[in-house]
Amino acid sequence: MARILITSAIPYINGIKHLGNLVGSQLPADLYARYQRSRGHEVLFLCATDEHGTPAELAAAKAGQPVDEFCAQMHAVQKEIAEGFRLSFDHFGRSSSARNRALTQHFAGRLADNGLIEEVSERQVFSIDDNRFLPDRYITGTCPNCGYTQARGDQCENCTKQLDPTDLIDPRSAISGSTRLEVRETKHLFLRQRALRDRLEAWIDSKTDWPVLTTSIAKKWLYDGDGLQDRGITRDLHWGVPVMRGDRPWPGMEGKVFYVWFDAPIEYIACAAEWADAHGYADSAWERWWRTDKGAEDVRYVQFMGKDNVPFHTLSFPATIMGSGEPWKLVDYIKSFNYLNYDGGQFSTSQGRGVFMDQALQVLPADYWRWWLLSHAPENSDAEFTWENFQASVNKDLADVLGNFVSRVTKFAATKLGDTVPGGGAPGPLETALIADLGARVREYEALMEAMEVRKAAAELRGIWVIGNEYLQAAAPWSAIKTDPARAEAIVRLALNLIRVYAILSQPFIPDAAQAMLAAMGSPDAQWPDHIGSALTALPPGHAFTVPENLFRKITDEERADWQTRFAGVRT
RNA sequence: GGGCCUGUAGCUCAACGGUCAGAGCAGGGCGCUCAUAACGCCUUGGUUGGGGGUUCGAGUCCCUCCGGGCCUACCA
Repeated sequence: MARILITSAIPYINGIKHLGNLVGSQLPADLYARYQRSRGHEVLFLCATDEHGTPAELAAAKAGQPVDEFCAQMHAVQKEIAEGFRLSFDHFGRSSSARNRALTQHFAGRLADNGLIEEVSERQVFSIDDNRFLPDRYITGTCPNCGYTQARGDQCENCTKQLDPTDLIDPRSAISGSTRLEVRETKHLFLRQRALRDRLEAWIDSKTDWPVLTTSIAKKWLYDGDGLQDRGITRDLHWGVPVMRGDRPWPGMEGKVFYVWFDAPIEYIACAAEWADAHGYADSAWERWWRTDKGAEDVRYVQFMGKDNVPFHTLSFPATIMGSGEPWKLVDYIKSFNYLNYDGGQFSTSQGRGVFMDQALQVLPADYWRWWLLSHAPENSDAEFTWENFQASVNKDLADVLGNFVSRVTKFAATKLGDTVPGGGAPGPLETALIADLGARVREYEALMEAMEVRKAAAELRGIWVIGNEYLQAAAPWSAIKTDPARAEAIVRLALNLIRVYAILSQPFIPDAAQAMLAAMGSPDAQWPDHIGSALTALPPGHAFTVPENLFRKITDEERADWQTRFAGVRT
């Protein structure tokens, strides 16, 4: 039995995430976690909300709430939605937790002790009316290059020219519109990533099995221009982890907080501690997942994230861990995803474009979305969600291929042979062939799941469902029952067992339907079918089963058209 | 500007440099009647974005052009 630590990129707190966010990290992470658990491995699957930073402060202000209350409320909302999607986190933590505060300060102290922190004085724009320093992109003005009046302080979106906020003509705060801006001196801490560059490079180079998307982004940052840059890890904000050197004050840094991208990855560790706290476990319980000197040397750590998160997970966070000089677990595998687009454009949280997680669940149960999203995961390139494709895939794959299979088997069995597994007949050549075919396919499915080939695994699973229908067609119990009832009983016995096996195999993708199938088969036992032949005799003659409600309903053309219209515009 | 990814059948996607470029859906034909008008079998359909090159052999490697997307370090 292996021990597998799984983390999903932690969603930002400032709103409900859209389906693109979901499929890029939490959902495939859940797929993997569920699969590894069902294979009998010990899994710790962690996620949390990422709560610090300027956008959180602004979102709270907009909602008219203190930022801590806002975050607490949004955390609860995201937690509930995650449960709605059946995301099986062992713990859903908060980057604002006391555990993360202490760990973040601890890491900063260790880095400083090891000479990897540099204090740098910078000049930044301060908005007098907002009473805050403004990140470059929160300053707008007229582009000196093209005259565009809505240019941001980091880059003009119109002519794409890179800008410095002081380049802007008539600069103003993007938050309040105030023009009372001034440049002020401020001191910040920088993580000396340059000093760790060679170690990071060697480490990245050793990861030859990582997805191209992951390593190419990492190498771009390692080699681009002057190479890896030192990174500021503090900000002049009110909401965040206060800058401390371990448990001691940091002279000159009073009133400042750590940069959200410094504390957010540390939450992966802190979340494990939160998990232990929530269950009343000792520190050793979480340390055996994270400290290689305390039992984590045999842990395999896998991270899931969208491509925009890759630099922080391949460079910044590893630099933090390496630089600490302490035996923390480094990630073993990074599965990264491209973006999911929505009907010809991008999903957009800020513009409210696309389908958001709460809306999705109002329209259809989790399994429908899980199946479509995972079977179309943007692994090799950006993918696109359209309602036509969603309707076609869900109706065909779930309702027709799987749902109808369960329906036709259970209804035939119950109607013709009673409400228990029939005992007559014996397996023949068709059954032998099915078992051989299924066995080979399950082994392939296992290999794809192990490799996190999400789309291919979904296709293989679908193929596994299909052979059930092929078998029924060939065996034709509806004919056999007229001439050779014992033969029909043998067919039905196998088909009912097939439903149970399908439930187990399908559970990572569609957990609710899988549960319904197991319940209908009266089978609390969900042992992975290591041996197909014996797995297909798990339900013995005389075992009671029930006919379940249809597992999946079809999406009608009217519904599709309605949803298309409803989600075409901007979220209100 | 630089970097990376991407372009394959009407649609969504596969194909360690090596049979005739495959699969699902959609389309066409046949079969079945247990089932959610579901299922099964057969089948139409591609000058692999254009052009050049390397190679015994290129969807795959190189050059170039065209199109789409992402990143570019102070949003997270």
